[in-house]
Amino acid sequence: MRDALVEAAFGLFSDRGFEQTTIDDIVSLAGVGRRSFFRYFPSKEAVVFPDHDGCLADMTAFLEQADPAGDPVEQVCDAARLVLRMYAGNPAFSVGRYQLTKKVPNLRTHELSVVWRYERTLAGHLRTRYAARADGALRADVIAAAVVAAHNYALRAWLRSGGEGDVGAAVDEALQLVVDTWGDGAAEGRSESQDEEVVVMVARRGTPMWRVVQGVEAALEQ
Amino acid sequence: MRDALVEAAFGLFSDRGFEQTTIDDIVSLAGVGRRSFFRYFPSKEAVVFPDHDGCLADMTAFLEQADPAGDPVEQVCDAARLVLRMYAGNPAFSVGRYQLTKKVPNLRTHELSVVWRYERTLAGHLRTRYAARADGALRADVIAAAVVAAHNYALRAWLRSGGEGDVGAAVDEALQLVVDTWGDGAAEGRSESQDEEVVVMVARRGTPMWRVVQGVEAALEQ
DNA sequence: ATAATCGGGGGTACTGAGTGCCATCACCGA
DNA sequence: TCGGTGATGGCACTCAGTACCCCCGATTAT
Repeated sequence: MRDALVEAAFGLFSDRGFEQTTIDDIVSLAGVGRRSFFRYFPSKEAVVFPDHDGCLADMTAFLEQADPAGDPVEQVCDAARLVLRMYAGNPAFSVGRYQLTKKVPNLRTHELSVVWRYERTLAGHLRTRYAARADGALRADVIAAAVVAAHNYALRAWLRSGGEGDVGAAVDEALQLVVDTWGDGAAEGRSESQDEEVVVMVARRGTPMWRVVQGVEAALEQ
Repeated sequence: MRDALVEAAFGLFSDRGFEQTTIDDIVSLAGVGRRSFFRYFPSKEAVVFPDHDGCLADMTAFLEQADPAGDPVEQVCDAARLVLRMYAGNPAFSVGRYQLTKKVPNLRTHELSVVWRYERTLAGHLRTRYAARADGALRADVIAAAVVAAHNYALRAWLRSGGEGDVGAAVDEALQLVVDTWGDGAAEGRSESQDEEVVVMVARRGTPMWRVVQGVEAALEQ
């Protein structure tokens, strides 16, 4: 029944447009009562993003069982890849939805709130992992935003192309920029060097002392 | 008249809540016709963010006349500071609005779309400045997202505190993280090299902190 | 001075999203 | 067979947002 509503709504939206379609049109095409529409979807916009609630739950579960010793940046990147897999699983639907959200401001806004929940989930995970750092919360927010931006950059390029090419590889490449910049293997923090008994801290000349201390502290303890 | 509507709406929203206030309540308090409300604001939510349209225009103008030779990351940070100045200019209003948007999902969503327009403006500027780079567009999106995240991190901390303390300094510190990472002077690419600009401190695990600090200090301040 | 024009504001009626409430029906255990 | 429960349909309502028309005051041309 959910699926029937989604299919009916999506067909009508693609055909005559979002604003030109009323809830009555959708429910009469799907053959259900008007009241039932709002039992399954809280708003007209929500029917365009029917799978994101489940995906957000998946992401939350995934991050909760993540290895506390692993690189948190890699982990949130993997979490973002969960979202990508959902898009890539239904290329036709994803591309059609992209066409729709591009044109309808209301849907764009709704998509923003969906993406925002993903971003806050990623940031929440990073915040717990960076709790020891003095600037942990800031770092978490910035990295979460960067991951989402990189993910969306590659995803949107793929959607714009109509679903051609390998999204997975494109997203991997985009996320690589974030991992290289913020991941455990990046310049600041532990070097990927040979001896794990050794900690290397790299800083530019003129770096404020408190920042250096922070970096070393974070690398040494644990 | 705009101001009268904003004041009336804000008072009622703070008093009985957003959903509990109708447009009729607002216009009757402001002493204007209902139709006039929608002449000034496209929606009930928009009245809560009356100054962002002008601020977005300011930001666009600021970036258009930016020095083409300057560090684009510094420029978008300065652009973000324009937004901050708007918030800091009316602490009481900003804090009240924050309390409101925190509670009302509709307003949070609307705020997201406002922030999104800022972010796209910053990203657009960075894209033109990074046009020469192969990964220019990706970089632009990631940096814009990072700048917005850092800005919002400090801004929200200030709003949560009720407007206490120096927001400007907090935002500067938060944006510093982004500039250090992505700005022209960042350590990108130099970490593995033996560049004389780079100082490396090596220590064994368990090294007393004071000794690490001593070593780094001695190396950094010549 | 009078008439024509024009722009800001008001009023009315309408569409359509979203909600609350109740009736209905299928299913299920006792 | 009966009572309970959960899913659905139907009805009526509120309210945001819009289309359309009116009013009024100011400006300007004749």
